[in-house]
Amino acid sequence: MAQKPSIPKGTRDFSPEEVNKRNYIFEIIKRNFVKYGFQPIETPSFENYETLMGKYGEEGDRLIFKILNSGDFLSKVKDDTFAEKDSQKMTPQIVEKALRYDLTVPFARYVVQHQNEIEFPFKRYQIQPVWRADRPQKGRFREFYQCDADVIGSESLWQEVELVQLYDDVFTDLKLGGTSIKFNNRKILTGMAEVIGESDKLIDFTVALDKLDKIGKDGVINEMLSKDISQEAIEKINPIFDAKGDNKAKLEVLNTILKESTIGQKGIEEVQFILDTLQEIPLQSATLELDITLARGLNYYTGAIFEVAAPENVKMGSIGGGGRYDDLTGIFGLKNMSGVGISFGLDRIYLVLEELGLFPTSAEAKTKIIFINFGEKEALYALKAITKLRKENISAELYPDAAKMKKQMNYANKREIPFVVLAGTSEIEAEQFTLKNMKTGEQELVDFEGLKSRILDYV
RNA sequence: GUGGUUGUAGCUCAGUUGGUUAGAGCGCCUGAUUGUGGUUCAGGAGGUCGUCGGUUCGAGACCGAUCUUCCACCCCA
Repeated sequence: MAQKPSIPKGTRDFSPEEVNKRNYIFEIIKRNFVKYGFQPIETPSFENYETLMGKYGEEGDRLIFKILNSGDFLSKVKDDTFAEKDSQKMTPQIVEKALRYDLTVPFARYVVQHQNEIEFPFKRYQIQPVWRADRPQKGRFREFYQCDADVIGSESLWQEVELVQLYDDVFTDLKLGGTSIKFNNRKILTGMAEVIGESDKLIDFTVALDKLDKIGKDGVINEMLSKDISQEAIEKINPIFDAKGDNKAKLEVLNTILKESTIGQKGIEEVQFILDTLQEIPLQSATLELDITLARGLNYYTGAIFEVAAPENVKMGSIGGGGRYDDLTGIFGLKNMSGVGISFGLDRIYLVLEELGLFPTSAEAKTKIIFINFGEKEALYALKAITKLRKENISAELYPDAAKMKKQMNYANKREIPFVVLAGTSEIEAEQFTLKNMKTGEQELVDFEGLKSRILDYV
């Protein structure tokens, strides 16, 4: 090899084994999406630059992969822009497409564009890769899959309840116990900012608050101070730093702090509703935890916010997230469309399942039987049997070349194919097959029905 | 975007203060065994030491740049 080929930073190739395991997760998620009445859509991998920019905050804009225009794009740049050598200023003049950053904004665009064909409330699911120009690290890639389910066109809180159930159903099916669905409400955070008189610094406030369990109370206070949030303001919400215990205890703290805030009270009501309902219909394997410091960066959320934490013994960022956004389609010109949705981070779920050894062996769909190729006549005899086996939905193969026996056996062994058929002149004459069980090494002479039943018994 | 870290055979890794022809295990290929794999034995192939440049009589080793790996920050699935 002159030069070893490679793939871009933060991207991966997937081996057959890995794809099988990924499909296992995809299928469980998809099955549950369908079970809850969501319908699939797909959108292009790249959107117009303008569609994506400004929807994810400043940080998000930086992480969007931009696609350079085709042709002699530099000649179209204005001379003064060119002379300035300012990449940010030049970008809009040389870029008009970008890879999608998530599935929610493309979905909003889709809804606006197809509003006349859509029956609202519209429940859609979407499983596609997204791209971020981030620096890779544990559980973080530049290309990864999101599995989203959103409902748009209804303000009903029953949707929030159902989405929590959906999370629980998926993690239960994956046998992934111990996940924690953390939730909060943006109205509560807005209320807090309002009560302390720092409404204009809502984003800075929530971003700092979100780090409580990571950098501690002092760390959060320092960050807030550095963002010009006053000492008195921080004092006022001091109780939330120490709010511990169950959901009920936390709600009490909130009730005290947000007494004066209409929006804050609304948030508490919403949280209360979700908690009360799920008290009546308990979850199976996940726990629902009110986390009053949970903020999430995306600034389009307006109501409920969700984030799913992997089981405690696994070091991994969130494996899912979501929330309510009252005005996502507003930026594309469709007002009064409230939506709520959740997302599963497939690649992180994969890492968690791998670490905990939770992939079933059946996640590896394999060939069950392979026929040794002894030559033209024998191969035809074999292929006739294989054709019939495949009609029975049994994965069967013919070794394509009349290679040495040793080589063919070796191939079967390496591929972990459980049965090998040897059918030469004598078997053909007797309309039989020599079936070898690769695990035990035993061989027996059987007819076609015998072949079929041995394999079906094995599975 | 900031800081650190990694790169030697297909894989996992040795390689002494800079000194002949860069090693091991596993894997791979061939044969023992032309209708029997996984075990055993014998033999064999495979490396511009990530890349480019510099220091030196001499660089896998030292220096610089760059790419890549992993990790932390920022942010996030």
